[in-house]
Amino acid sequence: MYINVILPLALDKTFTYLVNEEEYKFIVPGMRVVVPFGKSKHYTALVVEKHQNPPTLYEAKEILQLIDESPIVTSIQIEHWFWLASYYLCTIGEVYKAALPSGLILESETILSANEKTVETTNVSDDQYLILEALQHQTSISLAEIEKFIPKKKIVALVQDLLQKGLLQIQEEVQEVYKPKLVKYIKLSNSFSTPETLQELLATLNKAPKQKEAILHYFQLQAVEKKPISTKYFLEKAGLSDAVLKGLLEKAIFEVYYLNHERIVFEKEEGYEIQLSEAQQETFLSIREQLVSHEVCLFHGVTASGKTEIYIKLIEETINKGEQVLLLLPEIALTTQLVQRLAAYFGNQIAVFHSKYNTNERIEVWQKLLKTNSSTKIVLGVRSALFLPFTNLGLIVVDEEHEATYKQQDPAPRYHARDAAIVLAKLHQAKVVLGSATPSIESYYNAQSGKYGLVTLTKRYNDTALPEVHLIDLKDKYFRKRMDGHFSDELLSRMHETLANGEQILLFQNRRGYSPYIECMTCGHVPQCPSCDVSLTYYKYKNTLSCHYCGYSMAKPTHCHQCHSLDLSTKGFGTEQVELELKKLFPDKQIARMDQDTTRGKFAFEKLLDAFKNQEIDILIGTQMLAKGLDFEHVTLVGILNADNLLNQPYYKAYERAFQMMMQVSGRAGRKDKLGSVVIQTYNPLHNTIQQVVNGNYVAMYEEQIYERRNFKYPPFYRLVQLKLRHKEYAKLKEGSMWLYNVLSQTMKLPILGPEEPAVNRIRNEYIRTILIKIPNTSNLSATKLVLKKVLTSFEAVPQYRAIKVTIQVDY
DNA sequence: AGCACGCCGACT
DNA sequence: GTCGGCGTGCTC
Repeated sequence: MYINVILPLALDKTFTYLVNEEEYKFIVPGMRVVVPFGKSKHYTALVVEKHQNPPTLYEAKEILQLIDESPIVTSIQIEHWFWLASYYLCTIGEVYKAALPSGLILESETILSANEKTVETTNVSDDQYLILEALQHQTSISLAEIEKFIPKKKIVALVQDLLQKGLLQIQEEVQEVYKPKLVKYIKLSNSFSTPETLQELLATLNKAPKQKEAILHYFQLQAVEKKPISTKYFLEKAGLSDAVLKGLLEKAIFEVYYLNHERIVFEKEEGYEIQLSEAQQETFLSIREQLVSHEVCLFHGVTASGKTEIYIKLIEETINKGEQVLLLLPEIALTTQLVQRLAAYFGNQIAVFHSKYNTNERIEVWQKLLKTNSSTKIVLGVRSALFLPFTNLGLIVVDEEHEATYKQQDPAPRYHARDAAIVLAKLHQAKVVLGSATPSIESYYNAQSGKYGLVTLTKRYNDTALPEVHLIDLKDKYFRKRMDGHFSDELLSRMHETLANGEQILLFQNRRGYSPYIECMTCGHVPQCPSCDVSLTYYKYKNTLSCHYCGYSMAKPTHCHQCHSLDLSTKGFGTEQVELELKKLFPDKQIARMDQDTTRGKFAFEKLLDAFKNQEIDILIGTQMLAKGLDFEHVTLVGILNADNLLNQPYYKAYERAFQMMMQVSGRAGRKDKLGSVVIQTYNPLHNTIQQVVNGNYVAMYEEQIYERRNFKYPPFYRLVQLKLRHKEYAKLKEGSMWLYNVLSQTMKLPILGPEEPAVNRIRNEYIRTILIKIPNTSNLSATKLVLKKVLTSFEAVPQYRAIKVTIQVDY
């Protein structure tokens, strides 16, 4: 008797293994087994099929061991994975590896370490004790090493058990473990819990009136809140200084303790009601109606229109039917507010699936969902949450569906979470709501053509007006000398006005560093990265030149390396330069910068956001990070310093992206009762896309872009498949890519572009070429993909070209 | 993907 | 005469 399994390797096939009758009876697809593979390796494989057809071409090996008592993967998931692999042209093994939390796929190389917090070693078997003992002498151990002293067959089960008991930990490549934010709380020391001791205490404090007052305040708060009292909240309410609390802590009257902020938020707030406005209620009803006749409904709601409340109502309705809900977000760390609101409403029915969660936490969510009558009904997560074992999904909400982060770029599977979600929903016969203030062209087209339902909400919540947009013509301003650095007189005067009102400013500049390159004024030489085809970005603060592609960095040269001239000049500008200019212009204001360089540390990002939210920062300057659904109450001015570099990208989605980016940052201005304004500085004030932003006219943008897409054969009329070829020898790559291009165009009879040298044609010493295949909607997609696969196989069969690495991006 | 096998150049 | 470079082919 045989089973077919998926291995966690980039291999396209399933593999057949031999099982005995007893195992055969027990095994259900979706269970994991440990199998030998190749000469010396063993892997955790997933059973997808069982049958009785002996393979003819080879002798099947026996499995080593069964891991699960019951399946940990559902049949719907397996079906979904196979769809992903075939659609996105990757191997089933790659999908399997990406789908399961790494802790569920133990392999020989998995490194284990002891959990330092535990010393308890009583209820473990002798063999398990041996493992723990080994870890007394070394900090970590791999499964392969354990094999040397414990029979192969038993290992995985033993280790799995130890992991479950929390005695072992898996060492992850990504060592950065997500630490939930800890909040400081205070409580009265236990020694004063009785009325008598308390009386006594108050009597002794007669000489310290402030401290006495603090204690009385504490009781008052406790009576009202019935919740832990955070230090910050306490001092704020009591109107007392740190010093008072410090005194009380020193006398051990109060004690400090810390709580994981996530856990508190998860508590349902009693009496937290959601009241939909009239416009919201109407929208909610039409979405519901659209979902009767459509699988997918696009919800186009302007920024700050209160999409969250509508989601909550939709979610509530679904879970009341006993079905599960998946809410996909582009990036959870950025949407804590949303998570908190949902948690306050739904309490512990919610599970969150973070990119920063470690394996153990991921496994926890996975297992929660597998339980038959689990309390978890709603999952909030990033794109990988799509792989969780849902059993009866009723609704998937994809928030900010236009976000590019939904498309996984680098390791395969290179999938788009929105599209994969729609397929998953179909398998569950569930409904999908796509929400965005600036929908992607593809989704809007699908809505226009009737494939999706469409619901539009144009009113902001509380009828707040949309911010007014002011365009600044940089050409004119420079000509008339009305510029101070990179700031026009108008932007500056608005900034002064905003700051005078005690409000905050967001500035947007889509470039990091001080300047994107430096140039010798004598010979025109521009320092380049030695291993990539890019100029080096100048960082004034660190006085270095760095490469944004490979991380190469060198000290800023004092003279030109080509002609020894001392006359070096910086060209262009980035966030660092803007920050320095701001510090000169507003010396008494707090200015901060948010980009990849300032948010590198563990919690730098959260800290910056918190500081800005608490109005400790007056002006925040940043890159596109700012555009992602953050909302701040006190921001009334948003400035885009140079809109042109958003527009001049060599990509067919450049204008769409520029529009979305500018609309999203603009949406940050003015919430609640404050009217916001947006200043856009540009050299092309008449550019269509900019005009569309000024008028907030999404439909105009859509119509212009859809016209272009139709004319130039781009999505949604054609599907794009991009092949990226890489090799360290320029000539070989050129030859190989030409070969591939020729064979493709001969066999496919489709528009094929290339082989093209991308704008950056060398990264980390590898040259790059791309070929773009355009597949019309009318032709058979899967047949075309099969042909493509065949051609690629024959490409690999050419000995000279075998070393050329090919990656495939579907729907690029 | 990972790994063993195998065939040619720089060293004891 | 051996160590080690990476080209080739296979893994149930």
